[in-house]
Amino acid sequence: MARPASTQPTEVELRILRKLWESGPSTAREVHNALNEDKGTNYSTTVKMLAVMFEKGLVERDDSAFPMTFTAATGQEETRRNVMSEVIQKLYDGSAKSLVLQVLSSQEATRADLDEIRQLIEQLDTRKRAAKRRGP
Amino acid sequence: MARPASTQPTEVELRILRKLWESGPSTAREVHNALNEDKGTNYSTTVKMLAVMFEKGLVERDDSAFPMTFTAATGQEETRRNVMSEVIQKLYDGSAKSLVLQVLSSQEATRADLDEIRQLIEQLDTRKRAAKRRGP
DNA sequence: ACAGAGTAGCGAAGTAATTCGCTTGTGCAA
DNA sequence: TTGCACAAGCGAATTACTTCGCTACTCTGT
Repeated sequence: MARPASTQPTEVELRILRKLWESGPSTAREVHNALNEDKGTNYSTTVKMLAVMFEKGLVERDDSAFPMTFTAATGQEETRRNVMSEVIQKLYDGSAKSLVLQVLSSQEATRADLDEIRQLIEQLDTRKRAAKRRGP
Repeated sequence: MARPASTQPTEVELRILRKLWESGPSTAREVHNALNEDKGTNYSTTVKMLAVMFEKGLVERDDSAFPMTFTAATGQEETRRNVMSEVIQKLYDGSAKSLVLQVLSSQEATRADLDEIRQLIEQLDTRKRAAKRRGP
């Protein structure tokens, strides 16, 4: 009778990861300061969080340095892919297309944004066409 | 010393909502059967979940019927928008564009999918152009 | 070498989410 | 109308997540 551990980083974990992605190796204090701009948590809390995340394998630790420094164990790209792939399953029945269509129509996007996206689509499309010609 | 309640539907809640979106008003038994194809939870659990969700306002209840039926309180569209807007904030620094670009390049999309997306972009683009002409 | 300031670790508390056993209620069929 | 099968509700147990108080440790400057 319980709750299964989440497969994705939690709320606070994600905030910490963001700081680490942005700044690279950081001390607990640095992470804490970054967090504390939003929330008003205690330094102990940050340290504990980092410890927990270390046990989970979410961050790496260099304790040869003093104060020791932490790094994200998985890159931002990979984490984004993981999270998105779960969201797509859970919320869009596995259809990335549905998600993209919905986000595009409900979120603000500038002309420039749309252009960029259009360009990417061209690229993907061309690549697909080429693949098709090479082999069925 | 605590954890704030999540603003978004949780794992199990989402599964239940999906069933309700798909089938409309359903009895606890129906919801349970749908859930049980994936997980092997007890009927009591489903009933409890529905009760909790009812208190949270996530589902509505018609108890004039017997057995009583449940409906999702918020539509699928709205829920998707909410969740996505949070994901975009937490994971993509508020940039819907980044998200779309990433999903398009990392998830499978068929030519047809890309076409559909391209069309939507044309539409949005045209609309924006028109708006611009009407007034700065 | 010592004091002061900041670092690291531990254990416990408190809330949320998920699960179920057990009790009570309801409707139908014999 | 009595009993059976299923519906609904309650409270408690269990795990995950987040938070912190307190203790012990490490540097640095005097």
